[in-house]
Amino acid sequence: MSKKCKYAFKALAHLAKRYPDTHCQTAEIARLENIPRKFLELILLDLKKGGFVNSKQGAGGGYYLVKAPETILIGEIYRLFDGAIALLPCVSLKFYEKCKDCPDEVACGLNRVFLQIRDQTLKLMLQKTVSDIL
Amino acid sequence: MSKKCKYAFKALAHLAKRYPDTHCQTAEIARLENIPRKFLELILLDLKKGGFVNSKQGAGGGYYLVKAPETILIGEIYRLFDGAIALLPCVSLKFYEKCKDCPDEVACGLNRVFLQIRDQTLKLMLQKTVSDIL
DNA sequence: AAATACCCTACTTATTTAATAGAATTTATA
DNA sequence: TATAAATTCTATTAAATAAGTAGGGTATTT
Repeated sequence: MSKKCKYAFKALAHLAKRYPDTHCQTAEIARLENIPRKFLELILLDLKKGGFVNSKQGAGGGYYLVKAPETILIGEIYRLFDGAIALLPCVSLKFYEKCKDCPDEVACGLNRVFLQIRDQTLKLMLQKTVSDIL
Repeated sequence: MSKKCKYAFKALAHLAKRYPDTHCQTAEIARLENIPRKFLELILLDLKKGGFVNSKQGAGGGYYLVKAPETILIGEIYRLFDGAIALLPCVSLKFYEKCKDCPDEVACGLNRVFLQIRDQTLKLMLQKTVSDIL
């Protein structure tokens, strides 16, 4: 997992602790979670575009969760930042791509095995939520 | 998974079909499995260093499996080429690293969740073998 | 001796990652 | 209404990794 994605999880967990009452500023999250501030800004912006958080500009502004922590799935966030959950493009649900070197996907043994692994991982990732990382 | 790792699996599967009788040349594997030949050479060399295949030099030489296909674990090969199976260094068994931004690993919620995911994936990866991808 | 095939080191090119920089915009409040 | 605080946006950069390519060296067979 990329640092960006990990930082996103930490930021979400931070906001979840305040949910639904208060909002938090980038600088506060950056300091308490040990995340480079300007890098965190980009991440929070992505989370906003993804519809997970919202923000208030200006003095006393900040970020806050849009949805309850237990409704934000780990898998959704992972996909937003790191793309496919599957280890091979040809077994990916949301980022599917055909392998150029593989003539027949149905007969491909790699496909079969890594589909099982994806199924397993996906199930857990769509079952766990931000509230599980608090 | 990197292309290198995927090619390694395909090469092993190719060799497994011939096991234990004959050996295969790089050029043959490259052609039939659609892998760039010079790239495959490096991969087979890594597999040799890893103790999974052996080779015979000179005219009529080639590569062959050292171990039976059903004893070569998917996870071992994955680790050889792509390193950690875990999604976070702090939950990795063989490639463990402490997170610099995390003060207390035991209390870390991310650690907890991604340890579960690793356990699951690891179990399957050490259970499946090259014979499962034939 | 020649051809074949593995062995080894180095190089290249493109992409991604992990930031950093700086200015623009919005809002609260003194 | 000016100022400070905070998000928003665009661009740049340095380092690492991925995916190959190149070319010669070494061993073996015929």
